[in-house]
Amino acid sequence: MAKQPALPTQAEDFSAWYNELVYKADLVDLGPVRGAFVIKPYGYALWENIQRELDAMFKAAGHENLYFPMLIPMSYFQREAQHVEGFSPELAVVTHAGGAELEEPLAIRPTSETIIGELYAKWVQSYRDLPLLYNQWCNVVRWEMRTRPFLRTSEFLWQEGHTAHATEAEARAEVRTMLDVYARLAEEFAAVPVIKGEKTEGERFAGAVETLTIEAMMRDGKALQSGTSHYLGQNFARAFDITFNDVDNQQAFAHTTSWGLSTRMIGAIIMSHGDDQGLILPPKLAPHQVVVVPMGRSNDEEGRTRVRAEVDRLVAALRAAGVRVKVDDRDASPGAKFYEWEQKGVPLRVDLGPKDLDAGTALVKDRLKDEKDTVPLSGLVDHLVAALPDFHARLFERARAFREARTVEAHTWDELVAGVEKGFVIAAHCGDPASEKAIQEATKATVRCIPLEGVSAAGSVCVHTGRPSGYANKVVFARAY
RNA sequence: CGGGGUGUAGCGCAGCCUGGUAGCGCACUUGACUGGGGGUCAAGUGGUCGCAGGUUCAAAUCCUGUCACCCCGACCA
Repeated sequence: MAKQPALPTQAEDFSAWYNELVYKADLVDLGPVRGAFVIKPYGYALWENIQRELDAMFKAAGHENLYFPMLIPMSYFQREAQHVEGFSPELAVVTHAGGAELEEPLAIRPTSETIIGELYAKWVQSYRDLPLLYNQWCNVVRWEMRTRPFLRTSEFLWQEGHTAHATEAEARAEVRTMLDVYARLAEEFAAVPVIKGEKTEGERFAGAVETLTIEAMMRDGKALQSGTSHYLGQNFARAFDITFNDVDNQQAFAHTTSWGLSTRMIGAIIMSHGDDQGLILPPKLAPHQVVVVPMGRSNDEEGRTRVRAEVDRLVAALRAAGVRVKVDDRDASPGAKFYEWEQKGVPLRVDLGPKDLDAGTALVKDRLKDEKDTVPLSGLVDHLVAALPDFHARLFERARAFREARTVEAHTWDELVAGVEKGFVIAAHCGDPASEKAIQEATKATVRCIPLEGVSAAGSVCVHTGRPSGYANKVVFARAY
């Protein structure tokens, strides 16, 4: 096998690096329809692992899964003014079915607030029916102008949680709780450090009163919104008549929330950790945590047999220890396998051949290190089991340090302009949407969020208008995906 | 929706200007040698040149139309 053309480097063209890597690492393939990508097994396995971890956290927080239909009567979108304005441009609509034109066109869900609102109205009569704490795993379709694998696709997979509560305080608490769940998934599983914050008015979800977000920094310094949690107030309750009798037999509108995390998280993982050699996957979500490459010459049947026996023992022990391990026993050259698994971002690789057996050791290659470690066979399983959480910690710290190094606090306009070229800028802002827009036009950067735990803006003036800060904390400016 | 580009083997491309047997690299198949960082040699498989018209003795190539996709912007998880 000859050398493949190298991946473009991140430094020369980050975008090309990403676009080529998702194909080379076998995560996706192009579908026949624009912007609709096939998620291949290696990419889908990542999603399955994300699903498994998130789903467990949802359930631990008291939620149940259910499923709503994908087709939504068009008229439902008209009921909430902000919502229809936000979503109608990107709706895909079914106008024909069963060989005839439909009386009312059906939208393919871009998100399910409307159809769920309609049904929640039916399910809620009394305060005793609340809260409703439901989630669904599904696909949605948004006809975006421009698409990129995982980051923005015509159809994507996600989960959408929809809850209804008797009080505002309870609903707002739910929104925070679920944001924390997303932050945990990002940091403790994906090793992606995130900033938790609130969206400004202009960046809010269509129809929401408050939108909370987790924002991560990609390796080109740009921000990626990786999960959102919305307090919808009583907007959708009013639009869909979700009312109930409270303890005092007074009729009241419910307070609803919605929160979603999509396959975009896979893009966040790729762009937070990947390097010029390819992917680097976080061990807790990686389809294969350890790949074993057996060595041995084809004419050395005895050596191969010994290696195979040792590999079988190793794999059994690792599986018993809960490690996801794959043996690459394909008939290909070892070098080709090394490059492939490195590009696919497998955290740890074990090379094992007759020479190693004679020495009683194995070679362990760590995706974050340049050199291989020689590890005694007797302690190999323990070494690998311990190396995985350590790998996670180093990966997270690497991403955190990268973000810190590219985050500056700006006190002047010039500092803001210079800062967003490299990464995040912390600065005070007056909160005027017109100023936000002007900043975007001048710098291509937007307010990513007002951090929940951030730098106090008390006494600070807006970096753009010089007016007093409109928020308690300084905001995060960045260019975004 | 604006700007740019591309449709030729599974992938990446050349050929088109100047019409005349459809080519190269990788991948794939078979065999031998090889095997600790993208192996070598040899022999092979695979194409209605995006689609529809037109010009011509003859079209991947020229003309007209059309469709699709990709990339860069504005909009969005």
